[in-house]
Amino acid sequence: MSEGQQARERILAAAATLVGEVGIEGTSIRDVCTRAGVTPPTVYHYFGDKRGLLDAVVADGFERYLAEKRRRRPSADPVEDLRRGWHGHVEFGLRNPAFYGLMYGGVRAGRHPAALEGERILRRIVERIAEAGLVRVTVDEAVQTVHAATVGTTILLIGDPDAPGAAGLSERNLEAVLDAVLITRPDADRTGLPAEAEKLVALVARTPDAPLTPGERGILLELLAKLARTG
Amino acid sequence: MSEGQQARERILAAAATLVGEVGIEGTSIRDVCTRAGVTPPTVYHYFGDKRGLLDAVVADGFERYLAEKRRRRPSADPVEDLRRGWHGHVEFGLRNPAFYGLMYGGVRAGRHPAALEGERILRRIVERIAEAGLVRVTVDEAVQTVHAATVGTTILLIGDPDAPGAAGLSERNLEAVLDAVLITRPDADRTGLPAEAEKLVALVARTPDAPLTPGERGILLELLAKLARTG
DNA sequence: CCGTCTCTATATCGACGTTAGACGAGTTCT
DNA sequence: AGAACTCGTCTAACGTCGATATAGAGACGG
Repeated sequence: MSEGQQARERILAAAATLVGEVGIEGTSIRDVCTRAGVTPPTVYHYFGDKRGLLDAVVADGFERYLAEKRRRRPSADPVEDLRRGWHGHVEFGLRNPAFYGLMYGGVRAGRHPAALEGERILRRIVERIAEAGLVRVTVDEAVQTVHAATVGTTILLIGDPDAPGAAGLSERNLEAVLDAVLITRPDADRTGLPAEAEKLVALVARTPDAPLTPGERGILLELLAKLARTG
Repeated sequence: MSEGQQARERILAAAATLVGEVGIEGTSIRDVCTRAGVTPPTVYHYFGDKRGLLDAVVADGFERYLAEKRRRRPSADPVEDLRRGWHGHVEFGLRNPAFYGLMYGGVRAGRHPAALEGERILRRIVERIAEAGLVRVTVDEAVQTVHAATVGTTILLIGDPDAPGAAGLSERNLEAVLDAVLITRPDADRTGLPAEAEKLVALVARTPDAPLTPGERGILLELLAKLARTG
């Protein structure tokens, strides 16, 4: 067994190198075997399949990237975490286009495990933002919108990194999607919190067809009144 | 020559059928030949390469879709054209996932010709919107943002069409991106109850020292979020 | 009627993914 | 201790793939 796992990891490393160098299409099991110093049946013993090998390679690469990323603990500002996550995702795709194609470009049914793990991390961040009351839509909706924008941006950048205007594409799309999904603008409003609360009391009181139950409406009015009384 | 083009088109049709049935990976030139009633050298004569054949298949399918779409002349409202284009793009991807993977999923350098043609059409629409003065950013920026969002949405939907909340994902992302890129609201009608609630969310979220208990604060944010979501 | 060009077929090559079967080295059972 | 078993690996091979060298069939202008 002392040599056992070494073979598996040599195969994994060789496959990762080859995929990075010549892409998925150019990577053959035989080449991997030559590099790793093993023969085909060994590969099939560990990974069962060519797809199994490639999946393992992607999972390994993505996990390595995540580990590096997880060393930074979540900051106090979850929106900043979201920005960092976006940039990390895009940069990972640009640095490992072949891996990224395996994760998102394939026509397989369902998503790649590594992609699911990425989405789980994104959801955790969005949930923290939602707890602060700064999400304009459902958590699910926000996650999917952000995820779609991230993937689309990355794929377009991979396909044509030198397109005119590609320089700031990632930043612009990030801010656009944050604007669409989060409540980010402080609106630089001069009116203080109490005045705003008072205004909203008037509005709620005037529109009884609001999407609240009578009980919710009552609580809301009480809380707003308390806020308005602050100043 | 009377039979000449027929062979080419039989090959194209056979390849398209096979790609649709068993995907790219499962499509072999030999199977295509059997279906089309020709032998391999004929395929190589017309398409030079397997990639050439697949490219031609995608271009053909995409062109067929565009032709159907072009029958509708541009309407008076270019924003409506943009919406229609978005939905057409997403539906094309969902109906032809294998084709779509070829267009966007590949790791090839540069983008697929069909994808470029699609971007050209998108640009024409955005330019018309810009002439009406309704674009908030550069035409280039708008095109790239919309394109990225479209591709990302389509890829995510292809990968998991039955995800929770996938139903309205396309619509939501479309509106979000329109909001981010176009001037759709005169900003005057943003004075309603939802806008006010949203403003208050931002204020409350920014001042944690409000005279509320943490529980009250949580309920308030939830209710305000519900109100803000009305619009 | 011949030369040329376009299109298609026969036959074949090397490489690929995959698998059957066997061999040696540890490990466990008796 | 010896037998039986498992695990990791190898040799060898099968069938299929993408691609090609070569040549034959048919149309067409001279």
